[in-house]
Amino acid sequence: MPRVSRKQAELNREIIVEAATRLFREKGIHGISVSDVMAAAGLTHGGFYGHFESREALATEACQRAFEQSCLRWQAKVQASPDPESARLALIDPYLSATNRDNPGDGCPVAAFAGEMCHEASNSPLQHTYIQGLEESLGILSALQATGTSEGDRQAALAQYAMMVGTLTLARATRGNSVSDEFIEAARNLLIPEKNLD
Amino acid sequence: MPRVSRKQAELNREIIVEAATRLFREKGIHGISVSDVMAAAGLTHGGFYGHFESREALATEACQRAFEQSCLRWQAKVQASPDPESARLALIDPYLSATNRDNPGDGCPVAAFAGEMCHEASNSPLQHTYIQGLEESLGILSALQATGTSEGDRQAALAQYAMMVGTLTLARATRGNSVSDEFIEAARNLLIPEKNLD
DNA sequence: TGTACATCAGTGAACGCGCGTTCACTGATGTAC
DNA sequence: TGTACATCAGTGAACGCGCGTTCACTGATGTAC
Repeated sequence: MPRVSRKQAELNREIIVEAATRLFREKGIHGISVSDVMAAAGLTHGGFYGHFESREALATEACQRAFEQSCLRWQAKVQASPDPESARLALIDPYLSATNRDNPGDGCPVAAFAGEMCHEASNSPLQHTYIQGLEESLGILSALQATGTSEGDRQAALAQYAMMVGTLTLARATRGNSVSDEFIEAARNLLIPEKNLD
Repeated sequence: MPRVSRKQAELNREIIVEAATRLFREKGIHGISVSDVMAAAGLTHGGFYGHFESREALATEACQRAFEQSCLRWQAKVQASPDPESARLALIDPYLSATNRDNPGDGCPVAAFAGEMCHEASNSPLQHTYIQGLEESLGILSALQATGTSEGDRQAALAQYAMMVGTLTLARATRGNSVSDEFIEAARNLLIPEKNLD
């Protein structure tokens, strides 16, 4: 079925990016091949280079897309909350959950890509995209802190984010073992005030 | 130079494991080939299967070796400390440092392998080794807490470990950018009592 | 201790495989008249 | 609106490459006498 309409071609490009943004978070950027992504998009691998310059270009775009989705979702939650503290909880509570642990393809790109970024060349386009997305996420979380100073808010957000990413990463790394749930529980007890714990 | 002595052959095996335990932590288990490891050990790739059943067998053994070294170092620091709280600081203080961030090959295996364990099959030999090593590390950290109950100590250790791993991972992922140092600083301010901060 | 021979640790070429990437081809889409 | 032709999105075979793994070979080591 060659030569689809231009509109369909643009749509196909979108479908490829969407498949990549999910698969890369699920299996890791290096755990998924160009053929895997194209097959998930319902296409064959040959057409890939009509849409993207290289595999790495897709990785960068898919990473950026993941951050866009993630930040939009966070912003929606913030706007749906009556005050900053309940907004903060609306972000953290579902983050520290078995559901989030078990669905990385739809989850936080900061956590999903952190491990691979450690081995990515410093100042590469991919790392640049990652840091930019991380900063945007940090900005959202920082605005919900109540330390009184912007430096304090940023420090609090940095610490909370490290805790959230560390917990989610270790919970995923140990999944299938009881310690996985323990990590989530310990972090919830620390980051979520008692009156909000279920 | 074929057919070295049996003693030398055993030594060579040791050298291979040592090279692997360092390289796997530096570049990731999937970022290093059998040839890379053998070359780092001063050998050629062909001899590899005389020592190990498979690449994955080496990965498991190198992972275990990393935990042995890491836990021995932690235990030595604990025994060199006058009391549990200064022991806790003797573990955490160098952990949350630029030096530790910039030397993953010699650093904590929990952090180094966490990202790849997220994509490792649940209950695989490698994940089993990882969880066992993680539990041993957690045991050391847990014994230094002072919550009053063993459940409390474990929860505190789980939370601190998640914070340490999250901070180190994000600092490595963002290395080269100022936010990398900020993560370390924020975690230090939170986990190290003010009177101990330099 | 010395000699003759079997053993086997390491070498490097070779294997099949999957990867990222390229390309000739197809035939529906887009366009000029 | 209809026709003739150029365009080009997607296909699938093919490319070079590096990987994990195998294997015939080498020659020093280990051993039997």
